[in-house]
Amino acid sequence: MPHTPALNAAPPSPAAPAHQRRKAERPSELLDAALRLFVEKGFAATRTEEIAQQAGVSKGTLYLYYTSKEDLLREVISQRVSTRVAEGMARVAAHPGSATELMRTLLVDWWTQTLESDASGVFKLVVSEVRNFPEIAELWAREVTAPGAQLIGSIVQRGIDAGEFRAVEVGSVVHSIVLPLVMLCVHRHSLGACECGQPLDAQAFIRDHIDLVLRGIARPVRDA
Amino acid sequence: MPHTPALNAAPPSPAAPAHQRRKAERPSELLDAALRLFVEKGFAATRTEEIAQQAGVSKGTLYLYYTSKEDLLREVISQRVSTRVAEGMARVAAHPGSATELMRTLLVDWWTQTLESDASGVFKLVVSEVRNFPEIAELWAREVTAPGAQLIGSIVQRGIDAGEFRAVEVGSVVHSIVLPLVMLCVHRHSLGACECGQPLDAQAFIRDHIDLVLRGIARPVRDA
Amino acid sequence: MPHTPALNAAPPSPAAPAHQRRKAERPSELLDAALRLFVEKGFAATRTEEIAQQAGVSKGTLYLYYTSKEDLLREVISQRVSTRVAEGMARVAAHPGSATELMRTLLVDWWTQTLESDASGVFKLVVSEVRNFPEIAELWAREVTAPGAQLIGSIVQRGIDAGEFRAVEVGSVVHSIVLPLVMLCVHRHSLGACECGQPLDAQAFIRDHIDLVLRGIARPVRDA
Amino acid sequence: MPHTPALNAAPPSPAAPAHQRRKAERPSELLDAALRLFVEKGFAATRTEEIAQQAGVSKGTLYLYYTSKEDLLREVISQRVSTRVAEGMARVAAHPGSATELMRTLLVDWWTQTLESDASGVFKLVVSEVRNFPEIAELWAREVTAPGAQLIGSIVQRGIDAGEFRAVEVGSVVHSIVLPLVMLCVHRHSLGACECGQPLDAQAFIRDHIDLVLRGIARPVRDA
DNA sequence: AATGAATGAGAATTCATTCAT
DNA sequence: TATGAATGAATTCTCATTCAT
Repeated sequence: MPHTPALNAAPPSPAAPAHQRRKAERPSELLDAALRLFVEKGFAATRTEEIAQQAGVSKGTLYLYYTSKEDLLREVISQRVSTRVAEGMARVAAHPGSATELMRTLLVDWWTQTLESDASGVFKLVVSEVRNFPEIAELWAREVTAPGAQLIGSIVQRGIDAGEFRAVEVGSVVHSIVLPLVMLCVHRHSLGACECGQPLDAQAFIRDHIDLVLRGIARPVRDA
Repeated sequence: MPHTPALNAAPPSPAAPAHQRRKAERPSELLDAALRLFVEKGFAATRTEEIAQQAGVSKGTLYLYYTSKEDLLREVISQRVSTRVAEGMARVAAHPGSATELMRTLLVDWWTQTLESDASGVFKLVVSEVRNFPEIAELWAREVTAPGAQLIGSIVQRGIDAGEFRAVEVGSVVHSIVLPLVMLCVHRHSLGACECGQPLDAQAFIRDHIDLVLRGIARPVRDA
Repeated sequence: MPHTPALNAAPPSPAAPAHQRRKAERPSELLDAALRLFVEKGFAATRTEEIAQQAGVSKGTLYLYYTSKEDLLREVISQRVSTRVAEGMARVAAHPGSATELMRTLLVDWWTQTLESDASGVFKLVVSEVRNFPEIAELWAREVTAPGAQLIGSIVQRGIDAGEFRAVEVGSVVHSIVLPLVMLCVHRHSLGACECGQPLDAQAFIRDHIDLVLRGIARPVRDA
Repeated sequence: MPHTPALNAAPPSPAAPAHQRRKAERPSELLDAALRLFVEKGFAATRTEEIAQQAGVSKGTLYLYYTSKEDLLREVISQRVSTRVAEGMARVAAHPGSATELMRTLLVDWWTQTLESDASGVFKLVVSEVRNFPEIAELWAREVTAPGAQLIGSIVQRGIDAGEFRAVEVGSVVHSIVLPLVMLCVHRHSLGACECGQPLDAQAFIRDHIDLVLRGIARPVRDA
């Protein structure tokens, strides 16, 4: 039975022996543990044994599911993000409203949820580790950066076309929108996780930030 | 050997024999090498031998100047940043103009220079490593986050008081200003260092970003 | 499945259901696989899982038949050789001819067959592993070396008594006869299995070798 | 200083610091220990730590001189044999006598010395491990089998040409000469190292064996 | 009997740090 | 001071063996 490490794999039919039920859950449990630890300590400083332990299995078991620590890293990154990106794209496609509205609702929601989910850790992880794993750079560009930029860019363009926004340079605006939000995710898992400094009301910040950008690119209302 | 001598290491008096001058530069050369490697590969994945090698000394020599790899990390972080922060504060203090102008010139300049200097790497380094070294978190909060936020916050407040800006929530605006710029530094040393994805015109982005924020917080001009 | 059923495993009565016949062959299939792999890779470098796999069963099943990997080694060695030795002795006993003739026919045949059978691998295996398993040394001395030397020695002695051979030192001649033939078996499973070097016409070599020895020990014919 | 791991490297001048004197000896000490253990237990069953220990150094030190256990294996094999082969060739080249005499003296001496030296273990090692390391097969064929066969073959041929020997098939005779001697070396480090079985007077056997072969290939004396 | 998931002791290798020179 | 050989704790990964199903 080729164990599909499906993300939200429905647990195997209760008829299946407990043995196998465990087996189906292992990959996901290991991925969870690995993500948590890689994000917290970094790839190199995380011991495989600790991952196994946190997943409730022994050292050896990890290697029944993943061929190496590096393999685990790849999987952690690709699995946790693709779903969120796909979901975001689906939502936008389904949404009828104006660009401004789209950004105020969907974008705010999506990032708020992302920030609060485990996926936010992936941003920190990727930022910290890409240079050691060129393969991850490709994966990330292909699966996240490119579609993400394309998606948000298209919303901005739509707004320009509809006369909601000024004729801004789309690429630059996308960066202005996204970089702080990415940084928010990164921050949450680095300095933000320490108790020093004033805490950051993320929820509010996202809203305010989008608002700020919208004002910044809004077409000035000329007429009375 | 083209290493930039440490910013705050007083160069030995030119009268000193070349041999001693060399020795006096050792710590700084080690710091340069360590920063470069820590930023690129991360703390755990950097070998002390490589640091020594890049600094042109032997493994053992490193321990004559620093008590441990971790010690080196602390020094790398504190040395490179304090100077830049202090410099920024001095400039602002010396500047007479309006808040808007201050931001358009000093802020843009400071970040542009920071981004291009080695100091930008420190952001990535800190982001990646704080959670493993609580001590760094304190250091950073005390020496960088706090004074930096205070500084920019005061500019914004000045703008509000002077009627240049709307009565925005200062803390939030500071984050809106700073997070993307920090992210820019971080990015430069992670995904930005890979060849994938479209490159980012940093120079322009900084200007555009500040501009965007200024528009976002600008007080609407109502009257003719 | 084309494994040669074990030499001395009595085949299950043909009346037995196919299912059970299959089961009865398991041990022998495991032995075949183990021999093949131990000979090729050595004991330590062979994984039990591979043995099981080549025998067409699962890892766990192996332990239903053998208590450990080492147990398997012992069985492999003792099973494959005792039969061949016994057979050789029987043949010699049944043969009426002169010592010279006996060596030219029986000895040549026996070694030719041995070399071509799986049993030849056992020589390499034993040579490689005895020092790690003193138990095997005993087994081998008792079951193979001793009876073998005794057998060939007796033929040589018979030849001396009959005036066919010179009064050579029997023990030494036995070694001269046997060592190259053993080496031939060993060679076949080590360097001979690699494609380098000129191949060796084993068949011819055995004949030539026995011939050489016979000439070496032949009683010089003095008279007309 | 590129440490030449010369075989019989003269110890560095006594002026050299003890530190360095040790360093020059390490490779050879490690090689000795490795050979001894690899021969006794086989490659896979030998622990690197044990090698280091027997060489009087710590585990880590081994890796300062050899990049891996496998590297050590290669070195062990190539270093210990090339010298002996070269020596043998030199001696033969320098010898004036008849083929028969050459074989009775040089061949006997060379093999006697080889058998008694550490080099004899290499035969067992190679026989046991070639199939796992194709690279060794090449090395062996190139450095040992080929020149050795060529050398002995040339002696035999010389004997034939000079009318000392019958017009035998040279290749086959070479095998008849060499295989038992190789087997003797192999035997010495496998079954021969166990206390079971009657011991083998190697010295005498070599002489007798060569003698036997010489008689076997001698040209029958026809005339009165 | 048969399976194969799980285990954990064990082995190779790395690397921060020490210290004799 | 500077060196670099040596160390050994720590880490990744393997594999014989067990055991619930």
